[in-house]
Amino acid sequence: MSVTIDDIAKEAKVSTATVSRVINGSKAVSPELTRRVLEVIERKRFKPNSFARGLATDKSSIIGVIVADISNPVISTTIKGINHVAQQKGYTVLVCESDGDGRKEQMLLERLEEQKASGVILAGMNVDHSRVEKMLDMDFPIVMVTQQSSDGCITINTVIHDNIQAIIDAVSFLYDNGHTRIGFICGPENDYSSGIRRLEGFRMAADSLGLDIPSSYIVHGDFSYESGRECMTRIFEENTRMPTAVLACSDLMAAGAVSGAASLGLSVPQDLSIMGFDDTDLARYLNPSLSTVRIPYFEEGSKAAEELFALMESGEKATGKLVFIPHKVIRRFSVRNIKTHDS
Amino acid sequence: MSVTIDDIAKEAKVSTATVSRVINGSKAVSPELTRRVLEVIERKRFKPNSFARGLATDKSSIIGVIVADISNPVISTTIKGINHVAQQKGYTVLVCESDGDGRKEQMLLERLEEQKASGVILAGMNVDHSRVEKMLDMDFPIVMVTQQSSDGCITINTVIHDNIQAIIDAVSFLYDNGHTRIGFICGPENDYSSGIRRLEGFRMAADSLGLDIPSSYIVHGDFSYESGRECMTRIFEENTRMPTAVLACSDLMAAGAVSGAASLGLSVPQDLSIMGFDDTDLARYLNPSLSTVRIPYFEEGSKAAEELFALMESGEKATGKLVFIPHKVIRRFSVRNIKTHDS
DNA sequence: TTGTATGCGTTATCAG
DNA sequence: CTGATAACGCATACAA
Repeated sequence: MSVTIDDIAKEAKVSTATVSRVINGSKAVSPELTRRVLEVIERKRFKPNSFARGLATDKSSIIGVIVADISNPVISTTIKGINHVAQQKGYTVLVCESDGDGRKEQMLLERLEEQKASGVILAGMNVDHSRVEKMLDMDFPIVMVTQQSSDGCITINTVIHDNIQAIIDAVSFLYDNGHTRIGFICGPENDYSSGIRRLEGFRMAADSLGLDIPSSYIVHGDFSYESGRECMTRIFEENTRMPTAVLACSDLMAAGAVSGAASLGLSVPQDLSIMGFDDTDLARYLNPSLSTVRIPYFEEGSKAAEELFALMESGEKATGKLVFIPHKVIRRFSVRNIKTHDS
Repeated sequence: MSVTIDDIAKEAKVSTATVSRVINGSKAVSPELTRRVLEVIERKRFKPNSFARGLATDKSSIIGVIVADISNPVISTTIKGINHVAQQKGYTVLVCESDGDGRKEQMLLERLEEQKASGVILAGMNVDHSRVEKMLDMDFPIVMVTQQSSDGCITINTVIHDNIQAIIDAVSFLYDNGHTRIGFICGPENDYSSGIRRLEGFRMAADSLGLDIPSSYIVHGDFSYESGRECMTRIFEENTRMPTAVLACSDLMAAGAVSGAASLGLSVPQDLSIMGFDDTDLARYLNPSLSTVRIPYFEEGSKAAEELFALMESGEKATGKLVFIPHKVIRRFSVRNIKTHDS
């Protein structure tokens, strides 16, 4: 085996307890002994066995992250943020992919329990009341990020952007650019925070701005490029009078919409303005580059990790705290100003 | 605490040894006892404590993955592949981000050693001889993926695509489309597999095809969008006679090159053909969509994981095995056929 | 301040 | 086939 605390103790002519103390700083140890122990630890390249430590303390230096899809840029950026603070704190991150499958999520949660994860972050997972119950029963605190529970009473700590306000701001941006006939490519109807709430935001904005939006202007996609194309086509087919602008709930769908519009003989932004959401890198790479709403996913991830550590330190499972990360409308070239007085 | 093997043993009126046996199937147990034990385990929702197990066996069900940047699509797709097979095997994946910092990599490697990871995969890390030495000294087997060691004698098992042949095929594709003046936006000069080897492939292709490539046609980027733009500009500025096609070593740089070309008043593919590499989703999203070389990163990841498990099972640290994953040239719309007889 | 001794939950060895 | 019991490496309550 590798070198253990006993080896160190013997070599430094102290007890194992003393070695343990200098390692953890748990109790005062005389400078002299500290020096001796440290020296031996260094020399023998001693690394505490995390199993033994975990067994003794019932704690690990692992936090789990459950996501639906690692390769989704929004998610991977969030993970990056989580990783950033976890690494600082000396924790490592166990990334688990659920493919959006509820049963798999439950399984992963249980596996994380076996691994004695000290905390878990759920990124972009759809969670309802029954899930919340189960989760509060786990051995570790949980925080949700990028997605919030559809459970009425918020119990699980959550870090998220304001989906309603973000959409309101996006619609206002379009309105300020002269658009009143605005199409909306939203998320799935069963997706609480990113589907339902954004639609809510859209309706609120339309109301308060006095926009008259026919229901055929509103279509549901699934955040993918392909669905963006399809939605664009549907809007085109189901309306004799097209919108002048279309707001999509993800940059990816916006990209699909641009492509769909092109196939329909519409060019962006001359014939039609299109706005995205997220501000993933893609928004900059596209031509025309996308006007969009920037959601700072890295910050959301780091903030979520911070909240998790706070919970871990306080020993609470959940305080119901809800943290909003501010978004920002980004102007690029996919939205044209159609106010009469300027062009 | 939670329910332990002792609780199960007591409840089922057997010894802890028997419980352990039915859990692990390590030794034959009579059907009767097996049934009883299983029943109690089910009923009490017993989950073995992975610390205790690890302490006893000195093995974990964790494999580590060290990457430079999680949010890089190439990397996250590779991780997805790794995750896929790891999950099947009942292993979970510890994802560590090094930001490409060599010191951090070493630190993470050591942390993984503490965690008693059963194996580690290095994705897209630059590794040279001295690093190889250290890595062979670790407690676990290591396999590299997407990047190979610049160490002459290959010792660490590696799963990778054939960077030389892939570029040769790309150049041939351009050649078949009538291009003989071909620019090359390659990777960093200090990047062994994706920088140096691809350049090697380019030179070999140019030679065998009898292409005359001025050195001003060859520029180094860093795989980013921005560097793609810059490289395009540089090629433009440093040549009175422009290439008819430019091959970039990543889709991202190709995207930047397209954008750079546009700023220069060149439209793709009418005035200039541009070809990418990787076949990330971006290649399809762009307009025109990119002709590129498809590298199946998901498969590379899964294959790497399989190789790692093979190593773990055989108990070897490294066998020097080198596995190539086949690539494929994908024709889309960023490359124009300029042979005289067909437009 | 330091050392001793025990427990943490499993696996594995060795008798039975 | 089954059951005691000794590791495994560390933390910590208790003594000194």
